[in-house]
Amino acid sequence: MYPKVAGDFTVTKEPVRIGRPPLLRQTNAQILLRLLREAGPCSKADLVRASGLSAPSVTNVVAHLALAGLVELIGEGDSTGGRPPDILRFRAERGCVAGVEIRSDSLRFLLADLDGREIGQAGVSLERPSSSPPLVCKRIGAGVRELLHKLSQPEEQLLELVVGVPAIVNVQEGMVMALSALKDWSNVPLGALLAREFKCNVTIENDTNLAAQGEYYRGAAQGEKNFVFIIIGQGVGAGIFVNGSIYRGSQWTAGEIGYLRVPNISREHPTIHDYGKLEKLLGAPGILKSWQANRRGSRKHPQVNRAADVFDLAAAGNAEAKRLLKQRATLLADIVLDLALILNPSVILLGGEVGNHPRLLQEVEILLRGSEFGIVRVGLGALGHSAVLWGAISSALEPAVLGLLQPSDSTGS
Amino acid sequence: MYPKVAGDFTVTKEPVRIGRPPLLRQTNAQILLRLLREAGPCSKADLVRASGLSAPSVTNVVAHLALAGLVELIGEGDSTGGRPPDILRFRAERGCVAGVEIRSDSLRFLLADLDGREIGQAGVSLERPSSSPPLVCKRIGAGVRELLHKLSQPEEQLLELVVGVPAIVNVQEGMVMALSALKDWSNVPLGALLAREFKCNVTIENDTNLAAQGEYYRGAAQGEKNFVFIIIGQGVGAGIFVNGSIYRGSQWTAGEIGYLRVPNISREHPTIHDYGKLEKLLGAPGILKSWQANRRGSRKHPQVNRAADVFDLAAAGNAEAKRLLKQRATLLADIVLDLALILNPSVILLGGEVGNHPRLLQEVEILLRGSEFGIVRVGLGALGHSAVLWGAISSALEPAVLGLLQPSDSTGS
DNA sequence: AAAGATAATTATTAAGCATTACAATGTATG
DNA sequence: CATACATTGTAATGCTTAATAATTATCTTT
Repeated sequence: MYPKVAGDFTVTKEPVRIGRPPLLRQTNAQILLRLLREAGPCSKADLVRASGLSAPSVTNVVAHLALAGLVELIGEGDSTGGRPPDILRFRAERGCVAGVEIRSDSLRFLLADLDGREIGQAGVSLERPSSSPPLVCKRIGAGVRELLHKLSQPEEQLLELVVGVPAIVNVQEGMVMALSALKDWSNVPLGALLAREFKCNVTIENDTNLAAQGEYYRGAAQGEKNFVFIIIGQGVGAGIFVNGSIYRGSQWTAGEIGYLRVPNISREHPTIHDYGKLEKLLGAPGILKSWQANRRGSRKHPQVNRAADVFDLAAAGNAEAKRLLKQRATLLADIVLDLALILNPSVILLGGEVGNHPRLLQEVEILLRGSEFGIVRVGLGALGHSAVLWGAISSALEPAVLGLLQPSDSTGS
Repeated sequence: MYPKVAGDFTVTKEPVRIGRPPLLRQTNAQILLRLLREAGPCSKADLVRASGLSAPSVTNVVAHLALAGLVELIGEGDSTGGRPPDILRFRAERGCVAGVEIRSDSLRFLLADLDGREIGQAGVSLERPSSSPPLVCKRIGAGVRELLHKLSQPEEQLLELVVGVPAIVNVQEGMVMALSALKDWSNVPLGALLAREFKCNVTIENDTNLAAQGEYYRGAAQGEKNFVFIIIGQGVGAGIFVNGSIYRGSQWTAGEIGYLRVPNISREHPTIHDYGKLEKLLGAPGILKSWQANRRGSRKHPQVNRAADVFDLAAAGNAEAKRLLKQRATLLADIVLDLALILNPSVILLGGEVGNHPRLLQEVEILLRGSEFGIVRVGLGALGHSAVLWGAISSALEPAVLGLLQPSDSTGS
C-alpha cells in the first residue's frame, strides 16, 4: 500500500556511528585516560571517585589500558587509614610525536612524548631558499629519523607527525595548495609524499594555524576558546580559534588578512602570488622600506637591519620612528577592531618578527581605548618562534593516543 | 610514597559523560529516529539495512520509540517477494515547537510540528514602539496560547519555544544584554520571564543569528556549513555560521559589523547605544537621508518612501540613484571582501529591507570581480522576513525531539 | 499447490557495567 | 600488643543491550 523507500537509504554517506557494546568501554577508557593525564599519577579509587564509574569497571578498563601499554603501576601510595593504594601512571613514553616546521630557508624538528614534554629538538637549513618538494620531504625524513636515533627512540615509537607549512593547506587531503613565497609549491600532495617516508599518520597544516594552536596549548591563549593570533613577519596572517579548535574556512583560506580593506588602504584586487597592500605596509619589508625612504643619513635616522629596530628607536624617543610606529599601529588597530567586531574573540594575540614588539602593542592598545564595542584584550604571543612546533605537537597528541586506544578493541579478552 | 591527589579531582567541573549501558540504546534511538525522519516512512527491515544494527535491536529500539509516541505503524507495505513489511512513520504530531520574533513594533509567531512543517502563523502589533519587557512577555504568552488554541493544540503539546530578539543575547542565560533600538531593554532576563509563562524550554537568540539559521534550514544556505548572512535594514548585522552552527563569539557579540572600519569610513570609537558610522550610511535611514539631501524636487529626483525605492530608480536608469547605489555597493563590497578574507565562507548572503535588493547584489558582484583571493559566492537570502521564524523553528526541533527521547530512559521496561 | 523469498519475532549467547560480598592491608585506640 | 575500623582492590552475581541463530508469517513465483 505504501511505496518502497529502501533505495533512499543507500545514499547515506557515512557508515553511521552505531552504538555497539564495545563503544561503552572505549568511551570509558578515553575518560579514565584523560582524567589520569590531567590529574597525574593516582590510584584506581581516585579514578572511581572522579569518574563516577564503579570500582570493578575501573579495574577492568585499567587492565585493558595497561595491556595497551598506556598505563602502569608504579608502586604503593601512602595509606589514609586503610589499605595503601596502587598508584597508576600514564606511560607517556609509550610513544612519541613529532612536529616539523617548514620555513623558507630552514626546517625545524621537535620531538615530544605523549605528555607533550619535549624529548629533543633539531634543525637544518635549506641551502637553496626555494627547495623542491621531494627534496624537502627527504630532508624531513632524514631529519626526523636522525633525531629519533640520537634520542634512541626506535622508529616505531613515532605515532604521529604534524608539519607546519607557510602556505594554504588542504588539511583533509594533505595538499599544499599555494605558497606565496615559493612558486613551485602549488598543489603539492605533501601528505602523500611524507606518508612514504613514515609509517605513522602524517598531517599537514598551515603554520599560522599551528602557531595559534601552540599558544592555546602552552602559550598566551590557554583556556581561550575563541581567539585570534595575528602574525606579522614578512607577511601578515591570522590563525583563528573557534570553539576551542582551529577554524579553517570552507576552502582552507580563513585568516588571510593580508588583503583586508581597512581605512588608508587603497582598493585593489587580491591576487594569490603577490602580497596584499596591507601586507606590504605592515610586513617587515614594508617597514624597512618606509624607513629607508625617509632616511637622510643623519643621527636622527640611523641605519637599521630589522623592522623591530625601528620600533626600538621609537621606544628610545626617535621622532621619525615614533611617527612610523604610530602609522603602522593605526593600521593594525583597524585590523584588530574589525576582527573583534566580526569574531568577538576573548583575546587577540600579536606575534611574529614585527608583531611581537611591546611598543607596537602599546600603541595599538592606546588607539583602541574608548571603544564600547568590539572590546578585546590584546596581548603578545608567549612562545615566539617555537609556537608553530608546539602547535604541531599539540595537534599530534590527541590522535596519537586515540590511535593506541582503538587496537585495544581487537586485543580485548 | 606518593602524595595524595584525590583532592585534585574535586575541581573537575562537569560530572563527566560516563558510558553506562543506557547510553547505547539512547544513541541508537537517536540514529534510527534520524534515519526515519530523513527517509520518510519505511519498514524495520529498511532501518536494519540503513543503520547496520541487527533486526532484534531495531525491533527493541522501535518499541521504545513507539512507547514514547515518536513512532507508529501505519500499515503494511508492498511485498517484494516475501512477507510485506510493517511501515513505520515518525509521529511529527507528537508535539509542536514555536518560534517567536520580536520586532521593534510587532510580534510574529510560527507554530510547526516535529517535522518542521508549519501548523499556523500569527502576529500582533505592539501599540507603543518600545514596550516594556514584562508587557512583551505577556503578549508573547497570550499570542502563543491563542495560536495553540486556534489550532486545537493542547498546551502540553508545545515542547520548545525559541525567541528571536534584535539585540545582543546571552543565549546560555537567556539574557537580553543590549538592544540598540530600545533603551530599557538592557540586561533583561527574558528567558527567565518567559519560563514563567510556559512550562516548556525557552531559548532566547539574536534575530540575525536565527535568520542565518533559517536560511541554513530551508533557505539559500542549505548545506553550506560555513557562511555569513548579512542583514541590512535599519541597521547592519551579520549572522555567522561555522561548522554547521551559529557562531556567537566569546561575549555573544560576533557579527556586529555595523562598526567595521573599511575604506571611506571615518574612524570613530564604537558605542553601544548608537549606530556605527558604517551602519548609518548603509542602513535604510542613511540611504533615504542621502537621497533626500541631494533632492531638488525635480523629476530626476522623485520622492521615495523606502530605501529600496532608490535602488529601483537606479534599476530604471536614474543617474543620481545609480551613483548612490554604486557608492553603497562599494561599501558593502568592502565588508564582503573583509568577511571573505577572514572567514572564508562558502557563500555570503544578503538580506533585509536594503540588502535583499537584486541591483545591490549585482553591483557588489561587479565590484568583487577580479579578486583571486577572498573569492566568495554572494547571493540573496531566500526567506525574506520569515527567515527569523524559520530559524527559531529549526533551532527548536532538535532539543524538542531529544527531550522526548530522554524520558524513555525512565519509562523503560 | 508447492517452493522460494522476504519480514518480523523469539530464544540464546556475548559484552559490559553495577551491586554486593569479601579479602588484603593499613591506622587508631585501649 | 591486640582489637576495631577504614580504605583499597577483587571476585561473584545480576541487569541492560546487542548479535546470532532459529522460527514463524506472508507473499511471489513456478
